[in-house]
Amino acid sequence: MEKQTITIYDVAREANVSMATVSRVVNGNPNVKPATRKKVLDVIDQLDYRPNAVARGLASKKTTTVGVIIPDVTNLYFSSLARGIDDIATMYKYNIILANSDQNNHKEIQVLNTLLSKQVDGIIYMGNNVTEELRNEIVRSKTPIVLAGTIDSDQEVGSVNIDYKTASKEAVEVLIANGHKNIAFITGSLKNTFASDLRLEGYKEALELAGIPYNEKNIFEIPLNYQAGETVVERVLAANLTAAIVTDDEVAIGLLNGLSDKSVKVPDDFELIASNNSKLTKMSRPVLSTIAPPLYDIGAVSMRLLTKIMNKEDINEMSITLPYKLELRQTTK
Amino acid sequence: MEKQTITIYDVAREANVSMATVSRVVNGNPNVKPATRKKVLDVIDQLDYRPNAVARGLASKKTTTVGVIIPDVTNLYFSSLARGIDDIATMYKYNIILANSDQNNHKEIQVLNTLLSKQVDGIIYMGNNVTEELRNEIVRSKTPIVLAGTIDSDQEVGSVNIDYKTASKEAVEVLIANGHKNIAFITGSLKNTFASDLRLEGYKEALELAGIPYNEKNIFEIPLNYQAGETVVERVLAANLTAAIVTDDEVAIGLLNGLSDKSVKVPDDFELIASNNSKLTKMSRPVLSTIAPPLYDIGAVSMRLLTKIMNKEDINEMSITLPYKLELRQTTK
DNA sequence: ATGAAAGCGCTAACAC
DNA sequence: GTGTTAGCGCTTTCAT
Repeated sequence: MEKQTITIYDVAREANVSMATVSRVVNGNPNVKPATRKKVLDVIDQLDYRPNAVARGLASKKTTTVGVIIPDVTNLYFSSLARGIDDIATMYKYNIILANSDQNNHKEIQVLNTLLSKQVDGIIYMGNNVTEELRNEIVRSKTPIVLAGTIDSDQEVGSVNIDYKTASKEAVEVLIANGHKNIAFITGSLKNTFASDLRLEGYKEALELAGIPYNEKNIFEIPLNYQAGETVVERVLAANLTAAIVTDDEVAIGLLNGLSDKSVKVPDDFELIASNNSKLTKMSRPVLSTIAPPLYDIGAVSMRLLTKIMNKEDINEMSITLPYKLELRQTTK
Repeated sequence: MEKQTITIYDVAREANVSMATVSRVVNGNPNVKPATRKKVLDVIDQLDYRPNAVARGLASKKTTTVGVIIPDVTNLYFSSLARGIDDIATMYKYNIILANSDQNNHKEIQVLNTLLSKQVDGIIYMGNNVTEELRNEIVRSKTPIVLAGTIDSDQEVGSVNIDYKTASKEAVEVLIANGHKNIAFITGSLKNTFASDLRLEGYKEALELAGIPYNEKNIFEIPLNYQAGETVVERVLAANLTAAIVTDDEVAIGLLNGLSDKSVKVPDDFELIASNNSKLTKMSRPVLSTIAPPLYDIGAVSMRLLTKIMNKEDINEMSITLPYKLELRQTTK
């Protein structure tokens, strides 16, 4: 015996109405007499009818699902955004197709294409940078998109961020105010890392304002993982640096632990500031000082913005900048 | 000008073949003459045709998407599984609809229903326990499901786990061997926490084998988050306990940090073992000893199992038990 | 307030 | 090897 799917047609027959009427009650269309509505609802209940979203999607050209491109779910920065995205999506009756991209341009294109073929109503992209090719594909598809925690020069597409440059500048200023002149800037590859150029600008600006010469040797481009943070310690120490601003939380914890392994006292002998305020930053000893972007909100606001675009609502500003905080905890004096 | 979607029909017309032929080449059906295949492929390229997966789903009754119910993407234990799931899903050309459930039974049912209405080909469930209601819904839907890192009494449904009981027992035995008699068992609510009963059994068994009387006061049911771990320290210390096995990594780090805040030396004065080996466990000082389930693999194998079920392949064993390790690092002697 | 009918873009017999 | 045709389950005019 095969699974016998019951359709809107079955409901219509049992309730002695037309498919159209059933469709109306299922979709909450007010143009139905309360009595018939009840009758239909009863039959739906009795038959245990469940609307087929695929058929609906084909007929209406709306799937109520959005695609989410994420570098890696396992990265707390991105998963925090993803949580905000999903919550708001759920609130607006959307589902999320999540796809890991590993920041790999090829995978991104591929993922984008399968999302488009699945007829997602919109896309939220998280990643470091939108390549030319990706942008073209997106534009051509005419599918609404918003970049969550991702900077793009194109002001036409939606995006939600904080002011990375100023945040970075302020963080460095704290370090300078605490007496440091030799401050490391630790990031992933400057070419491919999310907002690293803006952050670097902020770093430079702070130095300049303080009259401290910029030294390229103080910039460390390393892989963005915990291990790399632990490892870079030696180079940082060898360069006689006494403070650091770190663009990634895992790296920051790695650095912190590496420092303590070498008996360097934080914050007495070395100060550092992380950049994302993922929950990791609260799990170290000493507790990490950090720039604190509203992670969940960046995701939530992104999704909200996307719903507006999908609804063709008027939008004042496509590039939203959310406020951040500077959480000075125990890795700064 | 509206977005003019290009359909299989357009391609057929331009290539002077029938829709069926286009469908064949799109689906890699071998019954097409190479020459016509090329012709069709050229037209597809030229027209930039993209198959509509929704239409295909309606016609074929397969959506090549699976639903993934996750308590919280932001939890590294689950997101690690999710990563394994997505990778294998991608490998088998499936996409993932991810939905956060917050372990909330009501949300779970709701999520399950929307997944079913979206006609997912299968479901992967992560969570603490499958409630009666949830199980009924699942069974009724006849949609293939597998439980990833989730125990269920029902041996009919697919599931992938490690032997939590034995793992727990072995971990406790290590603690006992190191001279401890007063060992805390720290978990979430015993009623609702994933495998906590099995783990507790293992704990009891180890004590019994060592002739150590079981004391209910040594069981701590606390919320599963970092903060709760930090907080429980006081109670643990007050109870004169000298070691702990902790079912959650965040809690374990919290405990460890709380201990160090009270100047309790780990592992000299206190030993502890975490249970999940999420990447958190490597980020503490001292580095956490832990039971090490193959997180990624649990996800990957779950998805692989699901593909088999969806394909109606023969399956020897629905309940898969994967091997684990015991990683004794720095929080044990 | 309700119904009839066309069609969304594709797959899957079946025929040739 | 290729074409014809009938749906898949629903939404959406357009009538009434």
